[in-house]
Amino acid sequence: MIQPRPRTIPEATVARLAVYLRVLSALADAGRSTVASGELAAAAGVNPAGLRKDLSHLGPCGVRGVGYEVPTLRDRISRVLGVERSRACVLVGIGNLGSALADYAGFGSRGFEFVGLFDAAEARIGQPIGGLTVRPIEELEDVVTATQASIGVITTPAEVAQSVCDRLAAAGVRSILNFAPVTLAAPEGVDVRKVDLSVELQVLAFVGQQRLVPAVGEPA
Amino acid sequence: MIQPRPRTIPEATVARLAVYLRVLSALADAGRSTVASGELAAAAGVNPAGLRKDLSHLGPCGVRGVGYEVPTLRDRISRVLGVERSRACVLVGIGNLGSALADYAGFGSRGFEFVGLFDAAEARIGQPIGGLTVRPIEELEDVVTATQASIGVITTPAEVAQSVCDRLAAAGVRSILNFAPVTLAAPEGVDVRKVDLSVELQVLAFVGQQRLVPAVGEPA
DNA sequence: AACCGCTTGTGAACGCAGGAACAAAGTCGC
DNA sequence: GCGACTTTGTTCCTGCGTTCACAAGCGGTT
Repeated sequence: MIQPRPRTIPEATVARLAVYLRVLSALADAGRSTVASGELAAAAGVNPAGLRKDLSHLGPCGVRGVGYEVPTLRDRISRVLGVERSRACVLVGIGNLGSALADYAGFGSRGFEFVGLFDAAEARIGQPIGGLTVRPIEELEDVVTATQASIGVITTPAEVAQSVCDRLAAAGVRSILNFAPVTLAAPEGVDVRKVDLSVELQVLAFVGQQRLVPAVGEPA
Repeated sequence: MIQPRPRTIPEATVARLAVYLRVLSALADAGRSTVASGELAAAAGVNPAGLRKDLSHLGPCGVRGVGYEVPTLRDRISRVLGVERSRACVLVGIGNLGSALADYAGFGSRGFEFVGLFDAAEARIGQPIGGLTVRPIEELEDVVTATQASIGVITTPAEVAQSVCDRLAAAGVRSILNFAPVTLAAPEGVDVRKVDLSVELQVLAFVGQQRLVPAVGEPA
C-alpha cells in the first residue's frame, strides 16, 4: 500500500514545469499534436534528459518512439500545478511595479486572480487598474477574510514591507511573494519567496565581468 | 605559483553577497561599527556558517572574537561586486514593467545607470521617465554603440523579445536580463538571465498547496 | 603575563541537482 | 508477422552547494 509516486516534486522541477507548460500551450495553439523531448527541451532551454526526468515525476505520460501528446501533456501539467483552480491574490503597494503586476494579463491564464489592490497613499486610492479599484490599506484584513485569499504580493517600499507581511500572515495568507528589497520574517506555516530585481542585475553584471578576466596566467 | 584565491565565485554566493551588502549598508547608516556572523546571517536570512564561507571567498576579512567591521566589509563587497563603477544599461519595452524599472531608484546606488529607454509604440516615444526620454527602437544600435552599454534589459511582449535580443547582442551588449516569458537564444559570449514573474507565483502556489497535503497516511 | 570566552575560517560529510548512457517499448516499413 | 528504428523512462555517476563541527586566533580580564 505504498504510493508509487512520491508526493514531493523538487522546487527546481516545478519551476521548469511552468516553463514547459507555456511552451506546450504555444505548440497546442499552433496545432501541433505531438512533440519529442529533444524539441521541447530546446524550446525551453534545458537538457533533454533533464526534461524527461522532470516529466517522470508526473508518471509515464509519453509514448516511446513517438514523443509526447501536446494537449494531453499540457493538461497533465496544468492539473499538477493547479492552474485550473483559481487562486485569490491580494497585492499591496500600487507603485510602478505594483501597477505593472496588477495589469499583467499573464497571471489570469495561470490560475491567479487578483481580488484586492491596496495602498496607503491617498492619491492612489480609487484608481482603477486591471478591472479593480485601489483600496486603502486599512481594508486589507477584511478583504483577505472575505475572499479567502491565500497569496499576497508585496510591492511596497522596504520600510513598510515587514509590517505588511505581518498583517497578511495574521489575516490568513499562507504564501507571500516579496518584491521589496528586505528579508522578511514570517511565522511558521507561511512561506515567503523573494524576488530582488537589483540582485538579479548585480549577478548578471558580475558573471559578465568575471568572464572578461578568465584567470591570471591561464588565458583559456 | 598557485593563486591562493580562485577567481571564480559561485553564482549563488554572488547573489547572497548582494544581500549582505544591503544589510551592511543599513547597519552602517545606523552607526554600527562591528557585527558578528550570527547577527548578519539572521538579518540576511541565511545560515551563519554559509555566510562565513561566502565571505571567505573574499579572503580573511573578519576579526576572530569580535566579528566583522561594518564599513570595511561593506566596501570590500562593493569592490568585488563592482558597485563603484558605473555600468551603462539600456532598457527595451517601456510598458508598465519597463516604466517601473526605469523609475526604480535602487539601481543607481548599485552602480547601474540607464542610458537609453526604447519602445516601438509611437505613443510612448518622447515620454519622460526617470530623467530620460523614451526613444524609438530604431535608435537602439546607435545608442548602444555610443554609450558602450554592456547590459540590456528586455521588458517587451514575448513576441518581439527574441528579435530585440538579437539586436542587442549584435550591437555589442554582453549581458541581458529578460523579463519576457520566453526562452531566448543568444550567441556565444552573451549571457541571458531570465526573470519570470508568473513562474515565481506558480512555484509559490505549488509549494503552498503541497504543504497542505503532507503525505497520505503520514500526517507529520 | 597567563587564562578564558568568543568568533572566525576551514575541513569533512551529507544531500541534491544535472548530465550521460542504457534498457524497455512502441511504431513504421516490408 | 517480423525486424529495425526512434524515443521514452530509468539508472548511474559526477560535481556543486549546504550544513555541521572543530581548530585557530584575538580581546578582555585577573
